Amino acid sequence: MPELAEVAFYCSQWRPGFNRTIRSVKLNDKVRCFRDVSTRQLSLKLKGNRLTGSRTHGKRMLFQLRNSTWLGVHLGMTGSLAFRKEEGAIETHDHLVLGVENGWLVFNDPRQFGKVELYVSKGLPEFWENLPREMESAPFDFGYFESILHRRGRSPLKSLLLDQSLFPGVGNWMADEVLWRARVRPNRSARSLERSELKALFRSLKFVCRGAMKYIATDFSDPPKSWLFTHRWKPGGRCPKTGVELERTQIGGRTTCWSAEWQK
DNA sequence: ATGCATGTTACATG
DNA sequence: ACATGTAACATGCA
Repeated sequence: MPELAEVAFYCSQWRPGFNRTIRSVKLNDKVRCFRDVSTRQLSLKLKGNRLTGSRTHGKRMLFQLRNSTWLGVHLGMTGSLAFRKEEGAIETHDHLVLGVENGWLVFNDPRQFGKVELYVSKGLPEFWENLPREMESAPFDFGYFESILHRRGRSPLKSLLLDQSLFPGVGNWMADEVLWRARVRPNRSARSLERSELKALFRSLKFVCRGAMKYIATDFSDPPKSWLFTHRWKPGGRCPKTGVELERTQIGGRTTCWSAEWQK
């Protein structure tokens, strides 16, 4: 489920536990989410420590703790973070549970495609400084966007938008939403775009990012009915612009939803 | 039972 | 070397 804005939402869910001592660390080390970390070292570094801050970049999350400790979290397809107040509120697939004095900070992930990582460094871990430009940032301007599409001109736009090294945070629904709003078909190649379509795509990308953050990142509410978002998975779902039934195709191995009359 | 799912990556193929 | 496609990961749901 989690893309740019969902990740930002889940990241904020651990805030009630900030600046509280982590009294207990419970984790299920059988689970694939810990494939790139030593669970022993993870427990050692977290227990008695405190979360002091957090940030996101695309679909990545990074939590800062005292003593040069950083906790990386990726939610994969079905991961989520929650703060649980009630005692004994532990649920199935709660793979990491941090006990603080006012509740439990939980990482839950049924399909286990998500990942927990540990970094030890005085400042931000080095990899974090070298992440690609964020779509919401000023350096991600039209010139930069154009250069990406030029470099990967042969690739279908849908696949291109899903590339995390270029569009960090875009997932399946956001890619479809961006293309739909720009009125461009998802199977078009980057090099086939007219200049006006290129502009429309860029504007649409910025719009969808901003809107997603506004609606979803704050309280997980759905975007308005005027978006493709609420219609795309419904059987027989209709295009909010034309009222015509939406199309489904596989592109780059992912189910893609689009509107035939609307997107050229 | 079958097929599919808002993600990533290793491997295969051209 | 490069670009794109596919299978695999593990579980739940229709």
